[in-house]
Amino acid sequence: MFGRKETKPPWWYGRFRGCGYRVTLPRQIILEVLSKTSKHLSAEDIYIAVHKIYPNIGLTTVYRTLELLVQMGLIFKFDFGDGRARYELSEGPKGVRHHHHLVCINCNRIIDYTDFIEEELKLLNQIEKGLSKKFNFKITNHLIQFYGLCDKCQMKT
Amino acid sequence: MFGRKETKPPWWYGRFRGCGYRVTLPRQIILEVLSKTSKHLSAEDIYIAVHKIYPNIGLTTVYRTLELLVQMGLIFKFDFGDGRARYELSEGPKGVRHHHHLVCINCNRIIDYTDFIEEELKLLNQIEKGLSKKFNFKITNHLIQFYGLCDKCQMKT
DNA sequence: TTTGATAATGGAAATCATTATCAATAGTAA
DNA sequence: TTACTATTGATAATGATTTCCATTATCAAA
Repeated sequence: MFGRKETKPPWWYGRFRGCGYRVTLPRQIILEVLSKTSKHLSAEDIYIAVHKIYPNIGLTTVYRTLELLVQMGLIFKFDFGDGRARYELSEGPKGVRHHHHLVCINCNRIIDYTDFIEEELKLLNQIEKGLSKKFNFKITNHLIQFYGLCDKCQMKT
Repeated sequence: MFGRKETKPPWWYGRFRGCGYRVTLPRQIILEVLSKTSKHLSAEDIYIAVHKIYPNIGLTTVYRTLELLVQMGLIFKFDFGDGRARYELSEGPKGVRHHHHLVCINCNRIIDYTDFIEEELKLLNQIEKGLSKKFNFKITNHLIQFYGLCDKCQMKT
């Protein structure tokens, strides 16, 4: 009745119903996979992981579902420059796992960091307020990434 | 001898030679196109623009050159979420045209802003210093983008 | 100025992530 | 259970970017 292996509705149940979307097995499992990892999964990674639980899943559905989840604000879509999009469960600015990224331009390793998040947020809020007013632009999200060389790649050169 | 229509070497001449790269017509013209616009051109946009000046250009060369210029730090590559990369002449943090972007998630309009750049940079420098030390990560660049709805798209919904 | 080594180019074909199509299936309200 | 229709999944299509490779152009050295 409710979700997988649960007797009470999972947290995102209402989000779906509220938007008029159906709660389907593929959607549940994709969310399940995303919520059990801290990695930066690509659509194909997710497809493979979901496939182990529910072998009938189609890659198309993965893409469709991810798009839906992004649009609902449940997940974030990132581009780290390696030609494929990456997805992460979105954790509001106050969430425990809220973080930003360091991207190695050589080996494409991604490092999550949670330091300075406080300071960043303070400045970002201030900037968002200013920009919203000046450009009459309704900001819903922001992206901060640092690019450079990770420790391993610094040695190689 | 030096560049196009010039008698003295253009500013980027030394950058090429210093890296052991040859100064070729396609490279000159691609840089010329990029330095004469403030738009956010895609590889194809650039191909078309260059094609008007130098019809023999190949799309392959455009891609190759852009990659080279990114790697040399002369231009930046952006992903605004519409499935194609965009390129801009890089203007160091102190450059006159240094700016960040507002990206409309509905119509994909890009707005450049130069406000708050000072404050952002102060914070970014501080964060970069901290992160570099903590993760032994050599930061060479950063990306800040705000996503949301532009004025026109706010009305439509 | 000419030459030669080789870096750079350009056209065509290949790659590969992502989307569109459409008949079959499954969630939901009744 | 039924009926309605959102959702799915297999396949084909798309489209940006890369790869290949024979040809051409740059530039240091003669």
